[in-house]
Amino acid sequence: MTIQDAGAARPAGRPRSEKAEKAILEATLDLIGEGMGISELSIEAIAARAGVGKTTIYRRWSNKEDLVVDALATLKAPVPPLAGESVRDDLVTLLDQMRDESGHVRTKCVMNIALSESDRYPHLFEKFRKIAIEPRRAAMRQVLERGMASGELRSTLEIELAMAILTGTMVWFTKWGDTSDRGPELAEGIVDQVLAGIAP
Amino acid sequence: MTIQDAGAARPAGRPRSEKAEKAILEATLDLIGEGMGISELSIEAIAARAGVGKTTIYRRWSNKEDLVVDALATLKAPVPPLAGESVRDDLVTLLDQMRDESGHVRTKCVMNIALSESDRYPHLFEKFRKIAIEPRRAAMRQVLERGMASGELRSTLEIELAMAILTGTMVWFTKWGDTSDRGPELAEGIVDQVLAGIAP
DNA sequence: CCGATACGCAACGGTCCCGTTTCGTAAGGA
DNA sequence: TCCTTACGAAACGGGACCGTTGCGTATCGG
Repeated sequence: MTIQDAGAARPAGRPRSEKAEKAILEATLDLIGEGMGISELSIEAIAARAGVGKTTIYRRWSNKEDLVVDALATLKAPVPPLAGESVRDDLVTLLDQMRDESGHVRTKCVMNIALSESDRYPHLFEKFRKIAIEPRRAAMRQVLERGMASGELRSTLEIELAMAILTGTMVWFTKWGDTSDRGPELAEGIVDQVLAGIAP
Repeated sequence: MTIQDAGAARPAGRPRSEKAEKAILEATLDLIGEGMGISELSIEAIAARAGVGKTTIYRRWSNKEDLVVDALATLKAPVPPLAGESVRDDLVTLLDQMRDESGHVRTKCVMNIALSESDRYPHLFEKFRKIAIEPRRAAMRQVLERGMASGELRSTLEIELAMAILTGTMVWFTKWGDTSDRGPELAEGIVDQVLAGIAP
């Protein structure tokens, strides 16, 4: 206090390694992406994968859940740019992005957590929903509302239901669908079918 | 061989306790239904829950996966009786059964396995798909085909896609949907929306 | 240079579960 | 009765992680 107290307010001693921190979060996401459940995730395994001592992890996070939360927080939800001309095309873009990402390791993190551990780690899931789910939901909701205003969609549409149909269907396909029909035309097929309905 | 070899061909010694076997399978399903993942499931915990010695389990199953397979095999997929008059009503019946079951413990077994461990235990998942998924799929497929023949549905309908839409949407709702709209009318809402399409 | 803190590493005692073995007892057939 | 197998319970040595501690070294501010 006598000398200076500039914004940084750096504590004495060697500063924590940002590289180590990054490696830890990276390793955590990698292990989750490889199909490891949260409960099987061990600090020792993370430390080994990150090339880091266990101490370095415990110094930063007091428990596993906090670490996983921070790791998930580094995941962005890259909502694709939407042309904004046709509601149908924008929906296809949104769904196709889901399909496209379903092959990525990081997306598997997301899916594994969301699908399996949502009720066992509610706090974690809540955090995760905010950063990964809500942005996409908001984008889709906006498109649907635009469609209702423009007349491209029924004005009486229940938005929540429509979102569940579109999202649920794509998730179902990426998880259990035949791998052969995973092309970009899958999103088109879903959207067109949902738009038109299956009744004649 | 010298004496008799009747159908039973009972081996010498005390016969295995059917009660113990049942208790083991029951305990296994209970633990899974309580949210325990396959990998966290321990033989010791199963034995304790079933009130049985570990020996009794190891005598019957050489590994955990075999035990879980047998446990899942005891789960029926009770396809509800379908009125068979209206395709729309039959689809509602099928979906509503999914919603109704989603609260049961045994159904949570099913969901937990299917959602989280499908790629980590493919052999197990395959067995499980046969006994729990396929019967429902077959029933729904039959209804859809009937609808296409009767003209209640488009004759050009892609059946796989339609099934994914209906099933995926209901699964999505049971897992993440607002609990307030979980009434029996949810199935009606989904089916009607999918039938009519969301476009005007 | 000095004090403080972080680093990677190795080791600790403790807990949980593994799969096996041993025990005394129970329940069938010959 | 005798033989065989199954039973529940307890104990075994072994392995994986836990969260903590101590070590020698590295990196900051003063």
